[in-house]
Parts: sequence; structure tokens; C-alpha cells
Amino acid sequence: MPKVGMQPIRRSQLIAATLEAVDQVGMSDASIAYIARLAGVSNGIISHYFQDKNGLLEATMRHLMQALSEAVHARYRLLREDTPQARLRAIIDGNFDETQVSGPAMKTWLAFWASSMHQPSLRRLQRVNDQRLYSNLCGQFRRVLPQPQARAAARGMAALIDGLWLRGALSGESFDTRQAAQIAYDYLDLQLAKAETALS
Amino acid sequence: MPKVGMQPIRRSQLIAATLEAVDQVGMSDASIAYIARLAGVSNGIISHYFQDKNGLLEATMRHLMQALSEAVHARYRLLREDTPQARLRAIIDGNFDETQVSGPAMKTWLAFWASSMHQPSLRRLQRVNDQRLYSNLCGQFRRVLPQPQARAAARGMAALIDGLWLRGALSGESFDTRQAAQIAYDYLDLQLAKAETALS
Amino acid sequence: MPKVGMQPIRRSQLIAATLEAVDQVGMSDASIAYIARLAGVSNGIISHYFQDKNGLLEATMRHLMQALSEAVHARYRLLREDTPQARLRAIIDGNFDETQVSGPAMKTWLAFWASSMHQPSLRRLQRVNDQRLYSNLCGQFRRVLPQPQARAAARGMAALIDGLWLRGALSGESFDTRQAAQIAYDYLDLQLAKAETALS
Amino acid sequence: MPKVGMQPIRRSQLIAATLEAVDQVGMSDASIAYIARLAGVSNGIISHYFQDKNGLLEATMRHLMQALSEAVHARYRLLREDTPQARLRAIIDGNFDETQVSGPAMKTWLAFWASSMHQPSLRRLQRVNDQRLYSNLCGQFRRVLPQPQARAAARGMAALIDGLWLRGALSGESFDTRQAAQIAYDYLDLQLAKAETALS
DNA sequence: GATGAATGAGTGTTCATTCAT
DNA sequence: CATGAATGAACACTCATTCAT
Repeated sequence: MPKVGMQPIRRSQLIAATLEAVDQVGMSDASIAYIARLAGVSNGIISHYFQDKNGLLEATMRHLMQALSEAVHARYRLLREDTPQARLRAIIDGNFDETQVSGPAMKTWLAFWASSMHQPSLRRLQRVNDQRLYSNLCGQFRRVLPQPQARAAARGMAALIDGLWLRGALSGESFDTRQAAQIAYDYLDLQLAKAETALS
Repeated sequence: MPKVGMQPIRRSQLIAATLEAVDQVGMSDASIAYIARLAGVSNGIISHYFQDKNGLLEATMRHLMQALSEAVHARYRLLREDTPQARLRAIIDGNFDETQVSGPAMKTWLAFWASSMHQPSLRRLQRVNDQRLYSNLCGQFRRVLPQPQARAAARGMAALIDGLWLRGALSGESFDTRQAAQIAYDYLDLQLAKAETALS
Repeated sequence: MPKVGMQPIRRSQLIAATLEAVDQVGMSDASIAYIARLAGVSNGIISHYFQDKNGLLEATMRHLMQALSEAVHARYRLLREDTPQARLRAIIDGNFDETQVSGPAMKTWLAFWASSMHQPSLRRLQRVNDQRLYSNLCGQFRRVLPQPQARAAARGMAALIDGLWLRGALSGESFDTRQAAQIAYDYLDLQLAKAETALS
Repeated sequence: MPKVGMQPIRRSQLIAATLEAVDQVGMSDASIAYIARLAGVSNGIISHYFQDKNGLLEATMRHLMQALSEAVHARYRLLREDTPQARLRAIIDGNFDETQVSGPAMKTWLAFWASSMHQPSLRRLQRVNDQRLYSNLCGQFRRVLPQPQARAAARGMAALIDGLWLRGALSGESFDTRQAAQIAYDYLDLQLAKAETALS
């Protein structure tokens, strides 16, 4: 049943199957045959739409990154006031968005991190992602803190967000978004409190 | 040339080779043949000292965990005074010990985390490790904070430590231990400051 | 953009692409996809004009054979006198024609010979080709030599021509047509000298 | 049933199976699985003794080359007198030795020639082989002919030998060694006759 | 204790072919 | 007439594991 214009449909379908496969059996056992079976297509189709398995994995990682970016920007759009605190909370919330803390997403992110240590193409993507979070945080902190403190605050906040995410992922239980966000908010408030002290 | 008492020597040798192999080519390409070649022994010997490949990986993870534990306790022994702050700094420093932030250690930890999501034996070890850090932190915070705050502080600190470690590992550059520790110290001081406010 | 009378154009186009593909990557890597890409058409069209891949290969071999035949006959037409020597030189020259000693032609001939050992359709073509050369030579030698000697001379000359061609093809350098022809001319003259001796 | 010191045994066994496989189904269908089945061993053993399939093919080509070399030298040893004619006849006979004109050998040589056009490792071997024949011939002709004529005679003789071999291989019938040798002897005598004329 | 020969299942990938559009 | 989506078998190769020596 071949049809034209299937490319975007098949690509989404295969990326979804990849996330599901990694969720079910882990990246090392997520063979092309397994993914294809989940997607309900033949093995060969993956080479047809992605050059090879690595192409599929790269596309999957891009998909997760884009979902993260959109999660943050969706929250930006809902903001009533453009204050650093509001923006920073949006960033925090976006990082704990459902698309990022679901089982498939968490397991796939972890697998990508491990793979990225030896796969240049994934490494590049992962560093872009890391930098983006830091830049976003730094940009907001810079509005109320001198450069050096802003940087330190951004580094700390980025680490805290990633750490909360990581420990949530590894805990085995479902991610307690509210609790994680609260801890991050607290850190945020402590950093912003410094700002006021510094200004006064 | 069979010798007696080779077991501990061979085991250390093979664990070291495993760390080196993961550092060089990643866990998925760290085949038994590759590890054996690095260790300068035959393929078959791994089954002899460890039940199978999984046994070797499990032993390697235990090795890393023990190194972490020892890194913390070594710093405990150097303490002049047993204050929560001193102990907590020791924990922080221990987590950024050379044995934990070296290339082989970082890459192997990452690989283990990813694997642990689908391998019960590794998952058990990893959760023990996570719990240990949280318990240690919580125990110290408890000395100066009420239970709920102590727990929150411990969760935040654990996440911050892991997050700093993670972002250091993923950055690609060599780990800036001093900078990471400073950020953690700052978080520590902010939490301890809360304690004084609460008590006064 | 369907057009009428495309068949001969497409067929030539695809045969040319096949020769080019074999020249570039060898017969075993000259996949339908590769050939189609070189020809600038879709994969499926090959089945449309040739039954299957084998049909395309067979047509390509026929193309080379026809080029050889035409190369000889073109030289026949230029002859001023119809002597055995002149005809035999024309045969020699025709076999070293540009269409036969170009890179694509040489590589494709070699590949066909190897394939012909296990592919009946190609084998048939190849034997027709071999017989044709022998018959042509034998027919000319017969004009000046008794049957047994004519046959031996034709066998020797056919082998020499093919051998010169083969060693030229395998040498890796560009084919030295002049040198090869000279060696064949010499052999020819030696055989014809026998004729004169025999007659006198 | 693993044993030590199997390497030379297994290597010969697999090279023989390769020749048999190429004889039966041609090089393109002589898969590792097919060869292993013929040899009565598992697929994986080929990677164990030869790096990969190409390693096996290369070893097989070396085997054929060595058999040729030995065929010539065996005939050298039987010579009563060291004359150019005797040596050159030994070379001719060696090239039509049973090891070179058997079905498996002929089909494998043809396949190697075709492959050598795009496989550097095979090409190197094939050129060594071509050069060796030419050098041997040239060395003998040089004893009775001036350099330029010796070279031409060697080129012609090499081409004639290869051509006779080639047409014998492609004919489909069993190789008529006697007839081929006779044609080559005749060419040889004609060249040597030139020598006498030149000297007188 | 230690080796390395041997297995065979499993991997990613390629490919000729088919066929709805 | 022509496309390219889709298949599924076949391929070379890798690998953890076993076991006779």
C-alpha cells in the first residue's frame, strides 16, 4: 500500500516507536527489528526514511529537544508579566513538562547521554541542549544580578534542574513534579533574594 | 603459570580494564574480547572470575560505589570538628573526588544509569547509591533543621551534587571541581542560614 | 511528462548508466538504485524497460558486443583491398577499438566473463562473441592456409588478442593500443609467412 | 571440540571450501554461510581465522598464486638442461598446470580479476602475479634476444598464455592443455627463430 | 588456573522487486 | 509513463558463552 507524501507521517511514527522501544527494553535491546515491529512496518523502511539507525536515534533526540523547547515557550506565552522570576519559573516548569518526565522520555534521555560520550552527532545535540538551558537561565539572572553572580546562579540552577530530573528518573517511582519544582523555586528565591540584598 | 591467590588480583585487573574500555569506546562497544585484550588476558577468563559479562559490570559498578564511599569517609577522618557543615562539605567533596570525576568513571556511571533502567541487578545497586547520598545528607541536615526542611534540603543538595556532576560529565571539558564545589557550598550555606533563622 | 517513443532513449540511457556504474564501483556494488541515480531516473523504471536487473545486464553485454562488431565492420569498410592481411588487421584493430578498451568497457567485460560462468543467459552471449572472433579469424586464415594450420593460427590469434586485451585491462594503466596492435601484427605476419613457405 | 594448533588446518580447509563454492555458485553467491556449510564449520569461524570475508578471498588468491609458482618451479627442477627454450616451455606448462586449469581455479581466477578492478588488496596481488609472469619470460628471452625484442616477445608470450587460458576457461568445455601448449610452443619457436636470424 | 577454538543467534544494512498512485 | 513507498529475505559481521585441552 505505497502512498506519496508519507515521509512526515512515517518519521513521526518511527520516532514514537523508538521512544516506546527504549522505554520497554532499553536502548541496547531496541533493535531495528524491534522498533519496526512496534511501528508495524518492515525493517527496511527505517533505512528508507532515515539513513541508518543512527539517523533515527538522532531524529529522536531532536524530537525530545524540540518538545522541551516548546514546553518552555508554551509557558512563556502564558505569562502575564515579564519578570525574571516568572520567566525562570517557566523554564523550571518546562523542564519538568510531561513530555520530559514520562518514562519513555526519561529512559531515552539517559541512554542518549551515555551514547553521546562516544557518538559525535549525539554529543553535538546534547551540548546544544545543555547550553540552551544555561543561556536561558543566565539571561534572566543577568537582569537582576551582576555578571559573575548571574553565571554562578545559572550554573547552580541548571545543575539543580538536571539533578532533580535525574534523581527523579532514577528513582523508579513516577516523577513527583510538584516536589521537584518546589525545590527549584526555593533555590530560585534564595538567589533572587541575594539580588535584593545586593541592590539595597 | 597458574598461581595461587590470583583471584583478587585478576578481579581488580579486569575491573580496571572494563573502566578503561568504557572510557575508550563506550559500554556498547566494550565487548568481552576488547576488555580481555586491554587486560592482556584471554577471553575465557572473564567467565572464570565473574559468572558472565553482567557479573563483571556489576562488580565494576560496586567498585565505583565503594570508591565513592571511601572518598567521603577519608574526608570524614580528616575533620577536626564534627559540625553538620563540615560533614556536609566532606560529602560534597567526596562526590567530586578524582575517582568519581575521571573520564572512565564518568562515562561508566552514565552507562550504568542508562543500563540500570532495564537491568534489575544494576538498578538495585544504583538505588542503594542514591539512597546512601540522600541519607547521609539528610542525617546531617536533621541535626540543625526540622524533619521536613531537612528532607527538602537533602533532596535539593543531592540533586545539586548529581546535577553538577552530570553537567560536568556531559560538558566534554575536564571537570572543574573547585567551581562545582563552590556552588554546592553556597547552597549549603543558604540552607544552614535558614536553620539559624528558624532557631532564633 | 510521459512521452511516446521513449523506449530506445531510455534503454540507451540506462545501459550507459550501467557501464558508468560498473566503472565506478564494480558490478557487485552497481545496484539498481545506484544505476538509476546515475541515469537520473527512479528505481522502478528499470523493471519497466527491462524485465529485471538481469535483463539490463544482458542488454548491456549485447551493447558491448554490437559495438565490437561495428568497430570491426567500420574498419572493413575503409579497406582499399580485400587481402587476408588487411582483413585480419582490421579485426585486430577493431578489438582494440576505443569502445572496447575504455575503462567502463574493460571492467564490464571482465565482470561479465566472471558472471557468465554461472549465468546461462550471459554465457550464451559470451560464447557467441568468442565464436565470432574465432570464425572471423579462421575465415581469413583459411584463404591462405590449409584447414588445420588455419585453425591453429586462428586459435593463436584469438588468444593473443584476448590476452593482450586482458593484460591491458588488468595493468591499471591506460591501454597502449599501438603496442598491443604491433604485437598482434607481428604474430600475424609470422603466420602469414608460414603460408608463403607452405605454398612455395 | 576445540583444539589447539588448528589454525593452518582450518585455513586450508576454508580456502578449499571457498574454491569449491565459487566453482559451484560463483563468487557473488559464495556467501560466508555457503562456504562455511561446505567446510562443515560455523559461520563465525571465518572471522576467527581471517579478519573478514575479504581476508579469506585474499588468502584464496594467494593460494592460487602460490600453486602457480610451485607448478613452474616443479618443472624447473625436472629440466636436464638450462636453455631458454626449456625454461620457457616450463613456464608455459606451469601456467597450464592442473591446479590452474581446474574448474574451481579458473572460475576463481576470473572472479578475482573482475573484483581486483575495485578492490585494492586484490589488485595488488593480481599485479604481482602479472608482473611475475612477464619478468620470468623476459629474463629467459633476454638470454637470446636484445632488450627491446626480448620485451616484445615476453609481452606477446604472456598475452598468448593468458589468452589461451582465458579462452579455455570461457569455452565451457574442459581445458585442452595439449592444444594450448602446442600453440604457445609454436609462438615460442617463432620468437627463438628470430634470435638465430639476428645472431647470424 | 588459563587458553583460544568454536558456536550460532542476533545485529544493522542492503537490495531487487512489486505496485498503488 | 513514471514515481517512490514498501517489503522481506539475504548479507557480512559481532558477540557472549562454552568447553576440551
